Amino acid sequence: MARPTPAALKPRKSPRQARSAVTVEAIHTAAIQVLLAEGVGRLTTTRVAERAGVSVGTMYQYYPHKEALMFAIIQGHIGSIIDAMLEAASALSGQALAQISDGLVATWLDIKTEDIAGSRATYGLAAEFDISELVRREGERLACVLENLLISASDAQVVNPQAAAFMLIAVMGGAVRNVLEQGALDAEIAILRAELPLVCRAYLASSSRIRSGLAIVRQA
Amino acid sequence: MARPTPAALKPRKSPRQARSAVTVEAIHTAAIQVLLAEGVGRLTTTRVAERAGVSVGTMYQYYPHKEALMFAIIQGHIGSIIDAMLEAASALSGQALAQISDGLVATWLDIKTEDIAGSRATYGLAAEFDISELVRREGERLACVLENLLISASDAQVVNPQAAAFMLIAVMGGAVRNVLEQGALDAEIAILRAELPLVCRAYLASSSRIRSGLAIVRQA
DNA sequence: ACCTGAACACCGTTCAAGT
DNA sequence: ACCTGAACACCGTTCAAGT
Repeated sequence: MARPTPAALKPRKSPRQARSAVTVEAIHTAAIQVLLAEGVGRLTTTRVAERAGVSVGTMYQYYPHKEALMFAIIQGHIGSIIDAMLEAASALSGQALAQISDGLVATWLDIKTEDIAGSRATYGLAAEFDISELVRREGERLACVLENLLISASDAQVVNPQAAAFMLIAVMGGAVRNVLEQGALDAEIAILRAELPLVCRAYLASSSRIRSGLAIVRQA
Repeated sequence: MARPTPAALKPRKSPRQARSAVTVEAIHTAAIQVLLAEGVGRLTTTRVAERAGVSVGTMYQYYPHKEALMFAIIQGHIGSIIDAMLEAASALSGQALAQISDGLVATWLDIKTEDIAGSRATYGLAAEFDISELVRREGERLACVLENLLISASDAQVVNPQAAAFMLIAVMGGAVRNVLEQGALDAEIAILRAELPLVCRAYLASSSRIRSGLAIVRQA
Protein backbone atom coordinates (compact mmCIF):
# COMPACT_ATOMS: atom_id res chain seq x y z
CA MET A 1 0.00 0.00 0.00
CA ALA A 2 2.24 2.74 -1.27
CA ARG A 3 0.88 5.93 0.23
CA PRO A 4 1.98 9.20 -1.32
CA THR A 5 4.58 10.86 0.83
CA PRO A 6 3.86 14.37 2.08
CA ALA A 7 6.43 15.67 -0.34
CA ALA A 8 4.44 14.24 -3.21
CA LEU A 9 1.39 16.11 -2.00
CA LYS A 10 2.85 19.54 -2.44
CA PRO A 11 2.11 21.63 -5.50
CA ARG A 12 4.14 20.40 -8.44
CA LYS A 13 5.79 23.69 -9.18
CA SER A 14 5.71 27.22 -7.93
CA PRO A 15 4.14 29.71 -10.28
CA ARG A 16 6.80 31.87 -11.87
CA GLN A 17 4.49 34.38 -13.45
CA ALA A 18 1.68 36.46 -12.06
CA ARG A 19 -1.07 34.82 -14.10
CA SER A 20 -0.16 31.35 -12.91
CA ALA A 21 -0.30 32.47 -9.29
CA VAL A 22 -3.81 33.63 -10.07
CA THR A 23 -4.54 30.26 -11.65
CA VAL A 24 -3.37 28.37 -8.58
CA GLU A 25 -5.48 30.54 -6.34
CA ALA A 26 -8.50 30.18 -8.61
CA ILE A 27 -8.22 26.40 -8.53
CA HIS A 28 -7.89 26.37 -4.78
CA THR A 29 -10.93 28.54 -4.14
CA ALA A 30 -12.92 26.73 -6.82
CA ALA A 31 -12.26 23.46 -5.02
CA ILE A 32 -13.55 24.88 -1.75
CA GLN A 33 -16.62 26.25 -3.48
CA VAL A 34 -17.40 22.93 -5.12
CA LEU A 35 -16.85 21.12 -1.84
CA LEU A 36 -19.24 23.36 0.07
CA ALA A 37 -21.83 23.61 -2.69
CA GLU A 38 -21.93 20.05 -3.94
CA GLY A 39 -20.34 17.88 -1.26
CA VAL A 40 -17.30 15.62 -1.17
CA GLY A 41 -18.89 13.07 -3.48
CA ARG A 42 -19.17 15.55 -6.33
CA LEU A 43 -15.77 17.13 -5.87
CA THR A 44 -14.20 16.02 -9.15
CA THR A 45 -11.23 17.35 -11.02
CA THR A 46 -13.37 18.23 -14.02
CA ARG A 47 -15.85 20.18 -11.95
CA VAL A 48 -13.13 22.07 -10.09
CA ALA A 49 -11.31 22.93 -13.30
CA GLU A 50 -14.55 24.08 -14.93
CA ARG A 51 -15.42 26.26 -11.96
CA ALA A 52 -11.91 27.70 -11.91
CA GLY A 53 -12.18 28.42 -15.61
CA VAL A 54 -9.19 26.32 -16.65
CA SER A 55 -8.69 22.93 -18.22
CA VAL A 56 -7.92 19.79 -16.25
CA GLY A 57 -4.46 19.76 -17.70
CA THR A 58 -3.70 23.12 -16.16
CA MET A 59 -4.80 21.86 -12.79
CA TYR A 60 -2.36 19.00 -13.05
CA GLN A 61 0.44 21.45 -13.68
CA TYR A 62 0.15 22.74 -10.14
CA TYR A 63 -1.34 19.85 -8.25
CA PRO A 64 0.21 16.49 -9.14
CA HIS A 65 -3.07 14.76 -8.29
CA LYS A 66 -6.44 15.35 -6.74
CA GLU A 67 -5.14 14.42 -3.31
CA ALA A 68 -2.68 17.30 -3.43
CA LEU A 69 -5.57 19.67 -3.96
CA MET A 70 -7.56 18.22 -1.10
CA PHE A 71 -4.44 18.26 1.02
CA ALA A 72 -4.01 21.98 0.39
CA ILE A 73 -7.58 22.66 1.47
CA ILE A 74 -7.27 20.62 4.64
CA GLN A 75 -3.92 22.17 5.44
CA GLY A 76 -5.44 25.63 5.25
CA HIS A 77 -8.35 24.59 7.42
CA ILE A 78 -6.24 22.89 10.07
CA GLY A 79 -3.72 25.72 9.98
CA SER A 80 -6.32 28.33 10.85
CA ILE A 81 -7.65 26.13 13.66
CA ILE A 82 -4.21 25.67 15.13
CA ASP A 83 -3.50 29.38 14.83
CA ALA A 84 -6.65 30.22 16.76
CA MET A 85 -5.69 27.73 19.44
CA LEU A 86 -2.17 29.12 19.72
CA GLU A 87 -3.57 32.60 20.10
CA ALA A 88 -5.93 31.43 22.82
CA ALA A 89 -3.08 29.64 24.53
CA SER A 90 -0.92 32.73 24.72
CA ALA A 91 -3.83 34.72 26.17
CA LEU A 92 -4.40 32.06 28.82
CA SER A 93 -0.81 31.65 29.88
CA GLY A 94 -0.25 31.96 33.61
CA GLN A 95 -3.91 31.83 34.56
CA ALA A 96 -5.49 29.31 36.90
CA LEU A 97 -5.82 25.75 35.62
CA ALA A 98 -9.61 25.88 35.48
CA GLN A 99 -9.51 29.10 33.47
CA ILE A 100 -7.00 27.63 31.08
CA SER A 101 -9.13 24.54 30.60
CA ASP A 102 -12.35 26.48 30.08
CA GLY A 103 -10.66 28.89 27.71
CA LEU A 104 -9.26 26.12 25.52
CA VAL A 105 -12.54 24.25 25.34
CA ALA A 106 -14.51 27.40 24.56
CA THR A 107 -12.10 28.34 21.79
CA TRP A 108 -12.20 24.87 20.30
CA LEU A 109 -15.99 24.74 20.36
CA ASP A 110 -16.26 28.23 18.90
CA ILE A 111 -14.02 27.38 15.97
CA LYS A 112 -15.72 24.12 15.18
CA THR A 113 -19.33 25.22 15.57
CA GLU A 114 -18.97 28.63 13.99
CA ASP A 115 -19.03 27.02 10.55
CA ILE A 116 -20.53 23.58 11.04
CA ALA A 117 -20.99 22.92 7.33
CA GLY A 118 -17.34 23.71 6.73
CA SER A 119 -16.22 21.54 9.61
CA ARG A 120 -18.28 18.59 8.44
CA ALA A 121 -17.08 18.98 4.87
CA THR A 122 -13.51 18.98 6.10
CA TYR A 123 -14.04 15.86 8.18
CA GLY A 124 -15.43 14.14 5.11
CA LEU A 125 -12.58 15.36 2.97
CA ALA A 126 -9.97 14.37 5.51
CA ALA A 127 -11.40 10.88 5.59
CA GLU A 128 -11.11 10.42 1.85
CA PHE A 129 -7.40 9.83 2.05
CA ASP A 130 -4.54 9.56 4.46
CA ILE A 131 -3.79 12.85 6.16
CA SER A 132 -2.52 11.24 9.34
CA GLU A 133 0.91 12.71 8.66
CA LEU A 134 -0.44 16.26 8.58
CA VAL A 135 -2.75 15.75 11.53
CA ARG A 136 0.08 14.25 13.51
CA ARG A 137 2.48 17.06 12.73
CA GLU A 138 0.01 19.83 13.53
CA GLY A 139 -1.21 17.93 16.57
CA GLU A 140 2.29 17.72 17.95
CA ARG A 141 2.85 21.40 17.37
CA LEU A 142 -0.28 22.20 19.33
CA ALA A 143 0.50 19.63 22.02
CA CYS A 144 3.86 21.28 22.62
CA VAL A 145 2.27 24.66 23.19
CA LEU A 146 -0.47 23.25 25.38
CA GLU A 147 2.11 21.45 27.46
CA ASN A 148 3.83 24.72 28.28
CA LEU A 149 0.49 26.37 28.88
CA LEU A 150 -0.39 23.73 31.47
CA ILE A 151 2.98 24.18 33.13
CA SER A 152 2.32 27.90 33.36
CA ALA A 153 -0.83 27.44 35.44
CA SER A 154 -0.67 29.72 38.46
CA ASP A 155 -2.52 27.61 40.99
CA ALA A 156 -1.73 24.01 40.23
CA GLN A 157 0.92 21.78 38.79
CA VAL A 158 -0.11 19.14 36.29
CA VAL A 159 1.75 15.97 37.14
CA ASN A 160 2.37 14.83 33.57
CA PRO A 161 1.81 17.85 31.33
CA GLN A 162 2.86 16.04 28.18
CA ALA A 163 0.31 13.28 28.60
CA ALA A 164 -2.33 15.79 29.71
CA ALA A 165 -1.80 17.98 26.63
CA PHE A 166 -2.04 14.95 24.39
CA MET A 167 -5.23 13.79 26.05
CA LEU A 168 -6.78 17.23 25.97
CA ILE A 169 -6.39 17.33 22.21
CA ALA A 170 -7.63 13.78 21.75
CA VAL A 171 -10.66 14.32 23.99
CA MET A 172 -11.66 17.76 22.73
CA GLY A 173 -11.01 16.92 19.11
CA GLY A 174 -12.56 13.49 19.22
CA ALA A 175 -15.67 14.39 21.17
CA VAL A 176 -16.51 17.37 19.01
CA ARG A 177 -15.87 15.43 15.83
CA ASN A 178 -18.06 12.58 17.02
CA VAL A 179 -20.96 14.93 17.59
CA LEU A 180 -20.53 17.04 14.47
CA GLU A 181 -20.12 14.09 12.17
CA GLN A 182 -23.34 12.44 13.18
CA GLY A 183 -25.74 15.23 12.45
CA ALA A 184 -24.77 17.88 14.95
CA LEU A 185 -28.23 18.45 16.39
CA ASP A 186 -28.60 21.63 18.39
CA ALA A 187 -29.47 19.64 21.49
CA GLU A 188 -26.29 17.61 21.18
CA ILE A 189 -24.12 20.66 20.70
CA ALA A 190 -25.74 22.17 23.77
CA ILE A 191 -24.74 19.12 25.82
CA LEU A 192 -21.23 19.38 24.44
CA ARG A 193 -21.01 23.05 25.40
CA ALA A 194 -22.22 22.34 28.90
CA GLU A 195 -20.32 19.15 29.60
CA LEU A 196 -17.03 19.22 27.70
CA PRO A 197 -15.64 21.99 29.96
CA LEU A 198 -16.47 19.80 32.96
CA VAL A 199 -14.73 16.81 31.41
CA CYS A 200 -11.51 18.69 30.80
CA ARG A 201 -11.55 20.63 34.04
CA ALA A 202 -12.19 17.56 36.16
CA TYR A 203 -9.47 15.64 34.34
CA LEU A 204 -6.86 18.36 34.78
CA ALA A 205 -7.79 18.93 38.40
CA SER A 206 -7.49 15.24 39.18
CA SER A 207 -4.11 15.06 37.43
CA SER A 208 -2.52 17.97 39.25
CA ARG A 209 -1.22 19.07 42.61
CA ILE A 210 -1.76 22.51 44.05
CA ARG A 211 1.26 24.72 43.70
CA SER A 212 2.25 24.53 47.36
CA GLY A 213 3.06 20.87 46.84
CA LEU A 214 0.19 19.51 48.90
CA ALA A 215 -1.67 16.76 47.09
CA ILE A 216 -5.35 17.10 46.36
CA VAL A 217 -7.28 14.10 47.54
CA ARG A 218 -8.30 12.14 44.46
CA GLN A 219 -11.97 11.53 44.17
CA ALA A 220 -12.06 7.79 43.90
CA MET B 1 -27.66 16.32 -1.76
CA ALA B 2 -29.91 13.28 -1.94
CA ARG B 3 -28.46 10.80 0.47
CA PRO B 4 -29.60 7.20 0.25
CA THR B 5 -32.04 6.42 3.01
CA PRO B 6 -31.19 3.57 5.36
CA ALA B 7 -33.95 1.53 3.73
CA ALA B 8 -32.17 1.80 0.41
CA LEU B 9 -29.03 0.45 1.98
CA LYS B 10 -30.50 -2.88 2.87
CA PRO B 11 -29.95 -5.92 0.72
CA ARG B 12 -32.21 -5.78 -2.31
CA LYS B 13 -33.86 -9.09 -1.74
CA SER B 14 -33.67 -11.99 0.63
CA PRO B 15 -32.22 -15.13 -0.80
CA ARG B 16 -34.96 -17.70 -1.34
CA GLN B 17 -32.77 -20.62 -2.11
CA ALA B 18 -29.85 -22.13 -0.28
CA ARG B 19 -27.30 -21.35 -2.94
CA SER B 20 -28.13 -17.66 -2.99
CA ALA B 21 -27.73 -17.44 0.79
CA VAL B 22 -24.29 -18.87 0.23
CA THR B 23 -23.69 -16.27 -2.48
CA VAL B 24 -24.66 -13.39 -0.19
CA GLU B 25 -22.39 -14.67 2.52
CA ALA B 26 -19.55 -15.18 0.05
CA ILE B 27 -19.86 -11.62 -1.18
CA HIS B 28 -19.92 -10.26 2.34
CA THR B 29 -16.82 -12.10 3.49
CA ALA B 30 -15.05 -11.39 0.21
CA ALA B 31 -15.61 -7.69 0.78
CA ILE B 32 -14.08 -7.89 4.25
CA GLN B 33 -11.12 -9.83 2.89
CA VAL B 34 -10.49 -7.30 0.13
CA LEU B 35 -10.84 -4.44 2.60
CA LEU B 36 -8.29 -5.90 5.01
CA ALA B 37 -5.90 -7.15 2.34
CA GLU B 38 -5.95 -4.26 -0.10
CA GLY B 39 -7.34 -1.26 1.78
CA VAL B 40 -10.39 0.93 1.27
CA GLY B 41 -9.00 2.48 -1.90
CA ARG B 42 -8.88 -0.84 -3.71
CA LEU B 43 -12.23 -2.11 -2.49
CA THR B 44 -14.03 -2.20 -5.84
CA THR B 45 -17.13 -4.08 -6.91
CA THR B 46 -15.19 -5.97 -9.54
CA ARG B 47 -12.56 -7.11 -7.09
CA VAL B 48 -15.11 -8.18 -4.50
CA ALA B 49 -17.14 -10.10 -7.08
CA GLU B 50 -14.04 -11.78 -8.41
CA ARG B 51 -12.92 -12.80 -4.94
CA ALA B 52 -16.40 -14.07 -4.15
CA GLY B 53 -16.40 -16.07 -7.36
CA VAL B 54 -19.46 -14.41 -8.87
CA SER B 55 -20.09 -11.77 -11.48
CA VAL B 56 -20.75 -8.14 -10.68
CA GLY B 57 -24.31 -8.56 -11.83
CA THR B 58 -24.95 -11.16 -9.16
CA MET B 59 -23.60 -8.81 -6.52
CA TYR B 60 -26.10 -6.19 -7.59
CA GLN B 61 -28.92 -8.66 -7.13
CA TYR B 62 -28.35 -8.64 -3.39
CA TYR B 63 -26.78 -5.27 -2.75
CA PRO B 64 -28.41 -2.42 -4.65
CA HIS B 65 -25.11 -0.56 -4.70
CA LYS B 66 -21.62 -0.62 -3.27
CA GLU B 67 -22.67 1.49 -0.32
CA ALA B 68 -25.10 -1.20 0.76
CA LEU B 69 -22.24 -3.66 0.90
CA MET B 70 -20.06 -1.33 2.92
CA PHE B 71 -23.02 -0.57 5.14
CA ALA B 72 -23.44 -4.27 5.89
CA ILE B 73 -19.80 -4.58 6.89
CA ILE B 74 -19.90 -1.55 9.15
CA GLN B 75 -23.17 -2.65 10.67
CA GLY B 76 -21.63 -5.97 11.63
CA HIS B 77 -18.58 -4.27 13.08
CA ILE B 78 -20.53 -1.71 15.10
CA GLY B 79 -23.00 -4.34 16.19
CA SER B 80 -20.32 -6.49 17.76
CA ILE B 81 -18.83 -3.49 19.51
CA ILE B 82 -22.17 -2.47 20.96
CA ASP B 83 -22.84 -6.04 22.04
CA ALA B 84 -19.56 -6.17 23.93
CA MET B 85 -20.35 -2.87 25.61
CA LEU B 86 -23.84 -4.01 26.60
CA GLU B 87 -22.37 -7.14 28.10
CA ALA B 88 -19.84 -5.12 30.07
CA ALA B 89 -22.59 -2.80 31.21
CA SER B 90 -24.69 -5.58 32.63
CA ALA B 91 -21.68 -6.97 34.49
CA LEU B 92 -20.94 -3.55 36.00
CA SER B 93 -24.48 -2.73 37.08
CA GLY B 94 -24.77 -1.68 40.70
CA GLN B 95 -21.05 -1.25 41.29
CA ALA B 96 -19.35 1.92 42.47
CA LEU B 97 -19.14 4.79 39.96
CA ALA B 98 -15.38 4.55 39.62
CA GLN B 99 -15.58 0.84 38.91
CA ILE B 100 -18.26 1.39 36.33
CA SER B 101 -16.21 4.06 34.63
CA ASP B 102 -13.02 2.03 34.63
CA GLY B 103 -14.83 -1.05 33.40
CA LEU B 104 -16.40 0.75 30.47
CA VAL B 105 -13.16 2.40 29.40
CA ALA B 106 -11.22 -0.84 29.65
CA THR B 107 -13.79 -2.70 27.57
CA TRP B 108 -13.85 0.02 24.94
CA LEU B 109 -10.06 0.12 24.70
CA ASP B 110 -9.85 -3.66 24.55
CA ILE B 111 -12.30 -3.89 21.67
CA LYS B 112 -10.70 -1.15 19.67
CA THR B 113 -7.06 -2.09 20.17
CA GLU B 114 -7.49 -5.83 19.92
CA ASP B 115 -7.69 -5.54 16.14
CA ILE B 116 -6.21 -2.18 15.25
CA ALA B 117 -6.01 -2.91 11.55
CA GLY B 118 -9.68 -3.83 11.50
CA SER B 119 -10.62 -0.75 13.50
CA ARG B 120 -8.69 1.57 11.22
CA ALA B 121 -10.12 -0.05 8.12
CA THR B 122 -13.61 0.43 9.50
CA TYR B 123 -12.97 4.09 10.31
CA GLY B 124 -11.82 4.59 6.74
CA LEU B 125 -14.79 2.70 5.37
CA ALA B 126 -17.24 4.57 7.56
CA ALA B 127 -15.84 7.86 6.31
CA GLU B 128 -16.41 6.97 2.67
CA PHE B 129 -20.09 7.67 2.90
CA ASP B 130 -22.78 8.77 5.26
CA ILE B 131 -23.38 6.32 8.06
CA SER B 132 -24.43 8.96 10.55
CA GLU B 133 -27.88 7.40 10.67
CA LEU B 134 -26.49 4.04 11.75
CA VAL B 135 -24.00 5.52 14.18
CA ARG B 136 -26.70 7.67 15.71
CA ARG B 137 -29.13 4.78 16.12
CA GLU B 138 -26.57 2.46 17.68
CA GLY B 139 -25.16 5.30 19.77
CA GLU B 140 -28.56 6.04 21.21
CA ARG B 141 -29.10 2.39 22.01
CA LEU B 142 -25.84 2.31 23.92
CA ALA B 143 -26.47 5.68 25.56
CA CYS B 144 -29.76 4.41 26.92
CA VAL B 145 -28.10 1.43 28.55
CA LEU B 146 -25.22 3.50 29.91
CA GLU B 147 -27.67 5.97 31.39
CA ASN B 148 -29.31 3.22 33.42
CA LEU B 149 -25.91 1.87 34.35
CA LEU B 150 -24.88 5.24 35.76
CA ILE B 151 -28.13 5.46 37.70
CA SER B 152 -27.41 2.05 39.20
CA ALA B 153 -24.12 3.20 40.74
CA SER B 154 -24.04 2.15 44.39
CA ASP B 155 -22.07 5.01 45.87
CA ALA B 156 -22.96 8.12 43.93
CA GLN B 157 -25.73 9.72 41.98
CA VAL B 158 -24.90 11.27 38.63
CA VAL B 159 -26.75 14.55 38.41
CA ASN B 160 -27.62 14.33 34.71
CA PRO B 161 -27.17 10.71 33.68
CA GLN B 162 -28.46 11.28 30.16
CA ALA B 163 -25.92 13.97 29.40
CA ALA B 164 -23.18 11.99 31.13
CA ALA B 165 -23.88 8.86 29.09
CA PHE B 166 -23.83 10.89 25.90
CA MET B 167 -20.55 12.52 26.83
CA LEU B 168 -18.97 9.25 27.88
CA ILE B 169 -19.61 7.81 24.43
CA ALA B 170 -18.45 10.95 22.66
CA VAL B 171 -15.27 11.20 24.72
CA MET B 172 -14.31 7.53 24.71
CA GLY B 173 -15.22 7.03 21.09
CA GLY B 174 -13.70 10.25 19.86
CA ALA B 175 -10.45 10.08 21.77
CA VAL B 176 -9.73 6.50 20.76
CA ARG B 177 -10.62 7.19 17.16
CA ASN B 178 -8.38 10.24 17.10
CA VAL B 179 -5.42 8.21 18.26
CA LEU B 180 -6.04 5.13 16.14
CA GLU B 181 -6.64 7.07 12.96
CA GLN B 182 -3.38 8.93 13.12
CA GLY B 183 -0.99 6.06 13.29
CA ALA B 184 -1.77 4.46 16.60
CA LEU B 185 1.78 4.42 17.93
CA ASP B 186 2.33 2.15 20.89
CA ALA B 187 3.39 5.11 23.02
CA GLU B 188 0.16 6.93 22.22
CA ILE B 189 -2.00 3.94 23.01
CA ALA B 190 -0.14 3.61 26.30
CA ILE B 191 -1.04 7.20 27.19
CA LEU B 192 -4.63 6.51 26.23
CA ARG B 193 -4.74 3.43 28.45
CA ALA B 194 -3.29 5.34 31.37
CA GLU B 195 -5.19 8.60 31.02
CA LEU B 196 -8.59 7.88 29.51
CA PRO B 197 -9.79 6.14 32.68
CA LEU B 198 -8.79 9.24 34.63
CA VAL B 199 -10.67 11.51 32.27
CA CYS B 200 -13.91 9.56 32.58
CA ARG B 201 -13.61 8.93 36.28
CA ALA B 202 -12.88 12.55 37.12
CA TYR B 203 -15.74 13.73 34.93
CA LEU B 204 -18.27 11.37 36.47
CA ALA B 205 -17.09 12.14 40.00
CA SER B 206 -17.39 15.86 39.41
CA SER B 207 -20.88 15.45 37.95
CA SER B 208 -22.31 13.40 40.79
CA ARG B 209 -23.37 13.59 44.42
CA ILE B 210 -22.71 10.89 46.95
CA ARG B 211 -25.73 8.72 47.62
CA SER B 212 -26.51 10.24 51.01
CA GLY B 213 -27.39 13.46 49.26
CA LEU B 214 -24.40 15.46 50.49
CA ALA B 215 -22.74 17.35 47.68
CA ILE B 216 -19.12 16.75 46.87
CA VAL B 217 -17.19 19.99 46.75
CA ARG B 218 -16.41 20.71 43.13
CA GLN B 219 -12.77 21.20 42.39
CA ALA B 220 -12.85 24.60 40.77
C1' DA C 1 -34.95 -18.05 -9.81
C1' DC C 2 -30.56 -16.96 -10.43
C1' DC C 3 -26.42 -15.72 -12.94
C1' DT C 4 -23.40 -13.58 -16.73
C1' DG C 5 -20.59 -10.01 -18.80
C1' DA C 6 -20.59 -6.55 -22.47
C1' DA C 7 -21.99 -1.81 -22.47
C1' DC C 8 -22.55 2.90 -20.52
C1' DA C 9 -21.52 7.12 -18.10
C1' DC C 10 -18.19 9.03 -15.38
C1' DC C 11 -13.83 9.47 -12.97
C1' DG C 12 -8.53 10.62 -12.36
C1' DT C 13 -4.60 11.27 -15.09
C1' DT C 14 -1.56 11.95 -19.21
C1' DC C 15 0.59 14.09 -23.11
C1' DA C 16 1.01 15.66 -27.91
C1' DA C 17 -0.20 19.82 -29.70
C1' DG C 18 -0.93 24.57 -29.39
C1' DT C 19 -0.09 29.93 -27.82
C1' DA D 1 6.14 29.28 -19.82
C1' DC D 2 1.74 28.12 -19.73
C1' DC D 3 -2.52 26.09 -21.39
C1' DT D 4 -5.75 22.77 -23.97
C1' DG D 5 -8.66 18.73 -24.43
C1' DA D 6 -8.87 14.17 -26.66
C1' DA D 7 -7.38 9.74 -25.09
C1' DC D 8 -6.64 5.99 -21.66
C1' DA D 9 -7.46 2.91 -17.87
C1' DC D 10 -10.57 2.10 -14.42
C1' DC D 11 -14.72 2.63 -11.70
C1' DG D 12 -19.94 1.82 -10.35
C1' DT D 13 -24.05 0.30 -12.38
C1' DT D 14 -27.36 -1.73 -15.79
C1' DC D 15 -29.77 -5.07 -18.50
C1' DA D 16 -30.49 -8.20 -22.44
C1' DA D 17 -29.39 -12.74 -22.74
C1' DG D 18 -28.57 -17.09 -20.83
C1' DT D 19 -29.24 -21.52 -17.48
